[in-house]
Amino acid sequence: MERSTRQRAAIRDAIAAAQRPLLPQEVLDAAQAQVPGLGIATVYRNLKQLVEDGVLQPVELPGENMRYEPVGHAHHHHFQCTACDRVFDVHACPGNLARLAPEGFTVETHELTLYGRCRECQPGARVR
Amino acid sequence: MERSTRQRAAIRDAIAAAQRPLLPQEVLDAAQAQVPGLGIATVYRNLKQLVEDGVLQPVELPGENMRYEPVGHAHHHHFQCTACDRVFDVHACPGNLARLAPEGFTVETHELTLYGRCRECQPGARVR
DNA sequence: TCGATCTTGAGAGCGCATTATCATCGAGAT
DNA sequence: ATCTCGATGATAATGCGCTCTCAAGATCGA
Repeated sequence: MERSTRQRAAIRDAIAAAQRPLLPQEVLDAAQAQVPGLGIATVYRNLKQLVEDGVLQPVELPGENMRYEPVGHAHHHHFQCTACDRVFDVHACPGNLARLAPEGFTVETHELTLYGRCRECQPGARVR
Repeated sequence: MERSTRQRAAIRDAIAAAQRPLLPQEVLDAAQAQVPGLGIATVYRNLKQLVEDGVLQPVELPGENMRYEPVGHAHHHHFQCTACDRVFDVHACPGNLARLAPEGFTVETHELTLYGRCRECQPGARVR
């Protein structure tokens, strides 16, 4: 039977609080605020299980390692800051992309990533 | 001084002929038609150099290894077939994506990947 | 409270793409 | 034709994200 542990709660809470997709390392850093001795293996184990349980979904961006965010968001895309490398959700979609495909190709889905400066990394912005 | 070899020519020709971004392994397979003994190390060495020389550019898709295509194409995107996994160029762009970003974010560029069936992998299509 | 067993932490191990090593080959200047 | 030195091929090595191993710790039903 599945048991509830401080570690698992800390990991789930960290991701829920982040409001953006996190790398395993980011999850570790955040969750260690709650559970100082937390190990990276435990993070990977729980991420894997939470995905299987349908609680989290993996987010894959070009040239990036897997990130994780809670499921339940509707179809959406992502924004990666070119300064801090953090990834944020973009709750919008250009839509109607099937027409872009070459003649004879069938589009089933798509992935869009925006790149630029996040609010905190605007030139001249206060450092966070 | 840089010398011209059969291997280098075969690698460059293979990519030019493909009309789509190729994985190093795909480059090897194609170039070995010209140079049977060609080794994978030579492929990696030449890809690296051709990128430095501005002849090729790397193409990175989510969860995929680097592919390579000739530079010179205008801004474009890519289509990955969910059946054969090959990647094709899409010479179109939805444009005007800056408006999708959250308030306070600045969009510099974007990457779009379409997924679906390529012409040769349409249900019922003749096998290639 | 006790104990069965699930979970954890630390470190070893794995898989895989890519790069380094080095003896040999060959392009191209002379 | 010869010679120099860049290029090649085979294979070892590397880097890194992730998983496995296993002894020790923690959960929770009885």
